[in-house]
Amino acid sequence: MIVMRKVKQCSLLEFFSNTQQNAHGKYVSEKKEVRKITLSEDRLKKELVVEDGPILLSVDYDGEKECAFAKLYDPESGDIILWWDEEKRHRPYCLTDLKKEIVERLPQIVNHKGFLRLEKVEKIDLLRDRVIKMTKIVAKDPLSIGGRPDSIRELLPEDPHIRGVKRAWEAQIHYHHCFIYDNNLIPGFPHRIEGGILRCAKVDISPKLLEDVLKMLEEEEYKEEYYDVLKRYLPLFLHPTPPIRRAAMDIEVYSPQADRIPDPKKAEFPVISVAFATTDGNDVVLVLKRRDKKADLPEDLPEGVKVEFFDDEKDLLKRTFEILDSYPLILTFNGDNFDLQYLYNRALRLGLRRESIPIVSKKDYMNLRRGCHIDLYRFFSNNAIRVYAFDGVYKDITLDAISEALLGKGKISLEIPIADLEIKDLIRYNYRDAKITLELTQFSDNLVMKLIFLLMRISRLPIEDLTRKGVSKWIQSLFYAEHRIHNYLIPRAEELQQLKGVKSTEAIIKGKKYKGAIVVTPVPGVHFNVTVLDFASLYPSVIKTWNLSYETVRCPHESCKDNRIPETNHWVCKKRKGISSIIIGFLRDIRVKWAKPESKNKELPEELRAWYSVLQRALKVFINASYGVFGAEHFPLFCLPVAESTTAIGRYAITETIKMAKEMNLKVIYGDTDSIFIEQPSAESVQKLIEWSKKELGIELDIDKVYRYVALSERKKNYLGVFEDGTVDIKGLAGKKRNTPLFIQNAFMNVVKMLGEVKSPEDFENAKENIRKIIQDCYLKLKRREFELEELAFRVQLTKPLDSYRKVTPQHVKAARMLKAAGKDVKPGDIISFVKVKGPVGVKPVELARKEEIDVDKYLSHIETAFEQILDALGIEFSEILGTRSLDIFM
DNA sequence: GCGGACTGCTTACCT
DNA sequence: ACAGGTAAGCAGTCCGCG
Repeated sequence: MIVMRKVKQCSLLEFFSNTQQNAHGKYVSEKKEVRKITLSEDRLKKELVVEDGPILLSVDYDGEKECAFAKLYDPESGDIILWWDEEKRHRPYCLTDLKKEIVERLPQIVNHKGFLRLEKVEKIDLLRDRVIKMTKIVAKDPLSIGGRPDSIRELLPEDPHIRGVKRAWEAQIHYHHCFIYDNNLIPGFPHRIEGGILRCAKVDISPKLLEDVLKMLEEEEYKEEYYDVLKRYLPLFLHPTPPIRRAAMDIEVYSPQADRIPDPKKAEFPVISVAFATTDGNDVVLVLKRRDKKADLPEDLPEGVKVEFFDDEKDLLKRTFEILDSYPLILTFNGDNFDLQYLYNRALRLGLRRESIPIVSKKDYMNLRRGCHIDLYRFFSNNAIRVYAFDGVYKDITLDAISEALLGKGKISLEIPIADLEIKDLIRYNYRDAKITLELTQFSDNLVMKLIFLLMRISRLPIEDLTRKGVSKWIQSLFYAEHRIHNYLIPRAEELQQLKGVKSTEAIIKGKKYKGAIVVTPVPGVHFNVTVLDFASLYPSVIKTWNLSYETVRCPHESCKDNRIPETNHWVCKKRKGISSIIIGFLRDIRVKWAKPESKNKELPEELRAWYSVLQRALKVFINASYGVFGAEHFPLFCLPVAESTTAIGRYAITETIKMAKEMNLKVIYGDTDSIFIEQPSAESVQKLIEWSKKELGIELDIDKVYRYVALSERKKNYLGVFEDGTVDIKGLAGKKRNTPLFIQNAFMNVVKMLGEVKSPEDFENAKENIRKIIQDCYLKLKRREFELEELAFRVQLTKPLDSYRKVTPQHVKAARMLKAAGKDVKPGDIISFVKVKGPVGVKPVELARKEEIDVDKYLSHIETAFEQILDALGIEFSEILGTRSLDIFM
């Protein structure tokens, strides 16, 4: 039996009695002697030995050979190795709780054309905390298990306890994933092929190394469990990834209409140019000769880039296919929906035989027969990647915006349509796109490739799935693999719902499922010397400390029912450690206590430090999304009680901490979810609070940042802070929002710059004067129409197809409809730029508007609200800035 | 018929 | 197809007003 850390009320007096007074009367607590352990490169090499071998990139099902097959990358040769499970050692299957003898008498099963055999198996049923006997139904092919109306999973009898649900388990797991889990394969990690069998590479890891990492994690409660996962995961975290040989490809297609992108399904127009940027120095641009264009080369063609001209488009395609087939990995930007689709369909249209095309069209993506294909557009679109791995440095998902943000250089801007470009300009343009696509995977010593490999290892997903699917699928896959390793039965969503479909909190926002976090009402005004404390990954900590998991919250044991979760009617298991509690807690501890500190450890060689930094980011993605998935209905382990217990305990933690802070006479001026802002605290009291949290809540509270001053208005999630070095930290203010016109953004940034220079309350007077000038100047420019149209554009994203806006017609939709009427393609994800104009409609797309039409008054009021947010906080009235007298000047 | 109060929709942000 | 909470702007509706 394990004892869960219980949060108990603790008064200030009680708390202080745990500490001693020193000679000067100051309170000090016993400092734990923390031994600093660093794993030197040398130790890692000696104590963690991974057998050499080709790296597993992906596993799929080969419909023709009727077996699983794998693509591996051989670092020695730089080529792909293909492997088939030719002896069909592994077969598709599902499980049922019916006895084998019963299933044997079900004709629809045993006479099914795909039926192979039955096996008796034992599984651990976590939901009911017992071992159960089940029958494994093995079939010849995946579609016989599921995916058709007459698949075996549909033909099994109905579960007597759940209406409309069949007595089939684990039948919805894709076969290629099943193959990975059952054979303990780890995509992204070395493997070996021995006697026709594909196995994960042998790993030799010294127990001392494991012990030392365990010490670093300072974990007592979960020691045994951590030892088990650490042994399996440490090699995945530490084994280097190979530099993979690859080529990025981009194609250009002729289009008779400048703003219409050719339809890749029809592929009506010729491919006029294909560019390859490669890691092995074979960069080449394939160009179609055209009657009206001179076939000459750009003067500034980078060294080593070859250009090949073709008279016949068919030959150009054949050469393209030859190159595509010669790389283990092809990178594109939007290749799934355009480049590869276009090439594929164009080749068919021109009469090339299907077998001569190295491209395969899968259900929802494009792949290569031999190699693998990563569509970086899809990878960078992944919100978890954008936000957690890249700190949101890019907002728009375009090659231009992403490369601008990550590489510091963008696409070549075009003045004329692609079809009209001179050949040399076409070459330059086309090559640049391929080059930056490649560079997106090369910058910072191949950071993106390393990240992808690490994410593959942790999630156990093939490269194609990993780079195309969202974080919930990654976590799903990780959990499924862990279930299989421990022989746990993977529960069906319906039974989870039946057993755990209870909730006990109401959301504040209409339409949401349960209650979330607390936001403390800010104390408006300028506060000097502010320390921000925050819980280091609060929700994952809560999940770990409180043993939260789908099987432990509302567990089946009577004796656990007194182990209550605050603010809910839920209880949590005292007998068994939860699977998600262990995994999420482990990943969190690895990141917070090891990978992140090591990524900043100056004693380590640069390369190793950089590796920890990538690892730290990869873990961050999993950790940060791990709570959310339990509150997402489409997640197969969806469990409301887990999600709402997590936030409930989170609320409890911050509330208790604020209470404690106030008891200590600390001034709490703001807080959001896991942070509290304290004005002018003493170093001791902060330390005291941090120790209190660790001791009483079992959650680490850290100093997150220290501001010279913070300006708060009465608005939540809206503030401006200035660090000691003058850097300004802006949160939520309109001037920072993507859709705010640049005209306002720029003026806003000027004001912010002024505020960064403020060092003391006295400096404010000066700053105010300057701010006044900036805003007046902004006003004046508008009035005099001294602006570019683009500066005034609101840039709002279209989140769904135009015709599905039925309830209301927002302004950006109005503008988008005008664009469509003018013959431009508009689709979900597009950013619509529009300006406000005089007239009944009030808006126009920036492309169609003229300067004279601008509704200046509308913009004046936008300026007002944008600046009010800052001025409010500084205690300045907007009218004070544009006093009646100054307004007179403009009128 | 018009304007203000109100609700709901949509987007972008914060944690 | 991670979550909920907050702000802002606008669209659309209701209601009162002799």
